[in-house]
Amino acid sequence: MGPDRQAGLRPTARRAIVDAAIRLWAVNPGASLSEVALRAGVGRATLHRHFHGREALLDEVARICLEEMRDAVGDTVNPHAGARERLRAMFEAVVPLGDRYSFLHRESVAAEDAAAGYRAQLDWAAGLVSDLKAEGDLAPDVPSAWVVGQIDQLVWTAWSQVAGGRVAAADAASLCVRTLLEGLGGKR
Amino acid sequence: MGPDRQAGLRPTARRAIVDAAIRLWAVNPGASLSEVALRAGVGRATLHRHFHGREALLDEVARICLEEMRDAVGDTVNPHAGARERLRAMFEAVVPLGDRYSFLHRESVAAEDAAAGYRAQLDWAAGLVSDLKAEGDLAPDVPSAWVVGQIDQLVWTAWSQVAGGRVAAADAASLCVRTLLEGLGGKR
DNA sequence: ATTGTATGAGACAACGAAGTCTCAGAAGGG
DNA sequence: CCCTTCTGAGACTTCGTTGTCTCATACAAT
Repeated sequence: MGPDRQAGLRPTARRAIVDAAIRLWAVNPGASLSEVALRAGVGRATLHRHFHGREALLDEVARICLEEMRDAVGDTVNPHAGARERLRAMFEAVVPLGDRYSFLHRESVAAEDAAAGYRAQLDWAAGLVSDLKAEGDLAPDVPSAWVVGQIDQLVWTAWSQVAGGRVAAADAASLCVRTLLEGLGGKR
Repeated sequence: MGPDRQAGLRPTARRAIVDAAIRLWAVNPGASLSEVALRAGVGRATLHRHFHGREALLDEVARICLEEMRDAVGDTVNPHAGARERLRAMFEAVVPLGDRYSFLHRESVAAEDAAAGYRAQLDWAAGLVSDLKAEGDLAPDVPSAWVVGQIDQLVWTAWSQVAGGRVAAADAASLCVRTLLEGLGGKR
């Protein structure tokens, strides 16, 4: 479906390349295509057969990341649940995909469909924030942009803390919700 | 002072280069040395006269950023004040230096003195967190690493929100403290 | 077994960035 | 005013990455 999809090329190599790029670029955004190919266990020429250039790979990676995040959220979040529970479920779904996430933050993606997907994600978050306010879970005087920014950063922070072994994966989502809504203050 | 300091070279050009690098690399970490020189209003050769290479400039920039942040904190934070007030003053001092901050987050700096300065900053934050817990401003069951991570991210988030005009500069520090300690929940 | 076809490895050219050098000119101190 | 020294501009080399191409090989399907 991607713009670079060529009938006949084995899909396994393509997936391996994308996965390697995600993991590699999440840590080192400047990593070369040689490194990506090496990490993917694939020849450098094969990478160029599947993707016409760095930017094409970047766009495809962004597209896949957005798709995975959308699917993860769709599978985990019950749209009929309360806003607070939806928030928690969203963290649950998205935190393990932190590498996908960090990536989308840094790169400005040129491809139009990827940009549209990104806007859709932001809209979803904005809607959740508005529901949280409506249900009294969120103070109405806080700028919504600030809340959305906090949610964004919480995902990334949580992922790196979990990846660094400083926080248990099972605790991450609740810790995110607590941090966002109740804060970390002493008087509970 | 800096390892590249050469007696006789005009210091104004050196400063201009460092400032340009900070502002440029805060937005685009991959910007070339030509772009840095251009932004600094300085010839490309002059840049190489002052710094032996990209890494040398990077180290110097990191050194200066740490120094400026240390000074800003030292000027603004009253060490005898309560932990909560110190936290607020720290945000007040550091948020305007968000570009310095973002920089230190991304780059792994090779220079030893810069790395030591970075560790010192983290230690200072860790001490503040421990004081916050001791004074009952912070829940003792929250992992300290999580709190430090949140403080880190808050500075960066606040700076970008202020820079983007979505939050007033005067509100940023209080918003940070409130977000961290009380959270953004509805029941205050 | 045979016939596509994708793949890996290597050679190759193109390109941009990094780094060095030279020289004429501007800036600053005496 | 003069002399020293730094600066800017450009030419040049070096280097890593990117992108293309070829060919022998491995693999899958029939």
